[in-house]
Amino acid sequence: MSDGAHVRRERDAEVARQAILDAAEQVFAENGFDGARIDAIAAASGYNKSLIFHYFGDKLGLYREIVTNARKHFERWFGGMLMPLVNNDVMPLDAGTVRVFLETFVKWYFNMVVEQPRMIRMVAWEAAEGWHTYTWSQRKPGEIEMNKSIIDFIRRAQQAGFIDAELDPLLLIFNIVGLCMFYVTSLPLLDQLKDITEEPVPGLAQAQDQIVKLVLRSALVPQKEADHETHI
Amino acid sequence: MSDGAHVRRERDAEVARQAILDAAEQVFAENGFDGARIDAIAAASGYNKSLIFHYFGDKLGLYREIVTNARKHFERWFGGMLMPLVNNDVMPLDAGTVRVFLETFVKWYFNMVVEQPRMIRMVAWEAAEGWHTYTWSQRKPGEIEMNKSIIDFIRRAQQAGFIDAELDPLLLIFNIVGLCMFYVTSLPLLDQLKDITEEPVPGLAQAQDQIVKLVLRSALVPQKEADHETHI
DNA sequence: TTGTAATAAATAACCGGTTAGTTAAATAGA
DNA sequence: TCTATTTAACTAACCGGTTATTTATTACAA
Repeated sequence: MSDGAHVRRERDAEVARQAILDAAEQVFAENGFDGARIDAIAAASGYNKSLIFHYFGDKLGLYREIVTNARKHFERWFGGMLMPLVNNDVMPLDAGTVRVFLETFVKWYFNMVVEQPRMIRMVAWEAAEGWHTYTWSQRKPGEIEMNKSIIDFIRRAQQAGFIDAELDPLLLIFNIVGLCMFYVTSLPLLDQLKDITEEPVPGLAQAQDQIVKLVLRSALVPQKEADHETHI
Repeated sequence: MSDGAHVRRERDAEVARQAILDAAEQVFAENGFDGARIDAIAAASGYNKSLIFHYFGDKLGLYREIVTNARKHFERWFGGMLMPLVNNDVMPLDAGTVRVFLETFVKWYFNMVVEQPRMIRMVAWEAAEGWHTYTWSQRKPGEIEMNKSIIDFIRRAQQAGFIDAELDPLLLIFNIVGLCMFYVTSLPLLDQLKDITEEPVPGLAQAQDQIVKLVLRSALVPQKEADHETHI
């Protein structure tokens, strides 16, 4: 941060830890695990390099703590926003519920991805690196099983005839995740292509809308009831 | 390759260049631009390190040559396989042609992505690195404008009422690319998730099929003619 | 309240190993 | 011999992690 004279500051381990974590998230997001420089993290945090090792052991320890925190945050978010839609196992499903869930889930995921660019960039690095340091899947018992809940919901909707039974639930989620992630990570590329289209590059709202259409139209089975159009 | 005694070999600059390019593609694909080690490339190629600098100037020069070659190869491939479907500007479109084109394009792209894992990994690295060294878009006049041809085709199909006019053509291509790329780059992740589904992970064929469904169902406007079903 | 021991927070300087790139010499074919 | 090809040896800069040390806070006895 400031490389000038010595900065007076209160001594507070928690504040220091948090500053380091924040700076590290930024540097990791920009440079990936291998590309991130501890010196850069130290400089960005405003604390000394070896304090990082004191608090987090080594580079990987620091990285894992960031990923773990993000995962907790992510699951809490999911639990508050989407779990209620999924969790009503006792209630029978109807076409409207399924449609609302899918639409909400896609929009929620898209927004999350857009609003958490740092985390998404870290995931992009993970994908490139072959998920070497990926620790998200190290689940502990008792945690909300987001993927499992969603898959169960999709399966129920398939059995009830509201979602195409031929689709693989995991693949459906995967495709949604892929669409959202790819859009965000490839925005610079999309921008470079505007001289080809000779038209303005579509914005966030249009991209979200188009992904929602993609998912709903492909997943939902058109209902015969009168108050539903076949073309969504 | 062999670190033992000196290897007798004919002197041939072109052979050496090609061996270096091939080795470099592999190392770049596995480690990204920054992560790739020149020494590793030299070792894998069987030639000396400084020969690389002699032929390609610097690391970036080597990288750019690989990307440029891949791009040429890619466009040639596209020109032979899909251009004929797109290039019949004088012919009026019909629903069948549009459907076949979309399906062929998605399947072709998916297969290409699956069969070119090295190149796709390099693109994944580019995405993570924020497309810093991305040179694909540096097009020269006279080259086949793949993206432009496809976009024009989609626009015509929209005007003719076969593809949803509300969709942005560039975004549609982008989504197809994203679906295929994400599937391949995230296969390890998909594999990790199989303990959640407690079912076998869907294979390539099923994934391709599901992506085709996603695209066709969302893009194609259901035709009123008798011999077409509304649900694809 | 004060002096002091114990502890926690923070840092500067350093180290072994690595890496992109350079220099200059050796070698083989024309 | 002359020139393009190929190489070994070298270097300056960098990087993750360690060590030794300093500075601030706390605990508590007198």
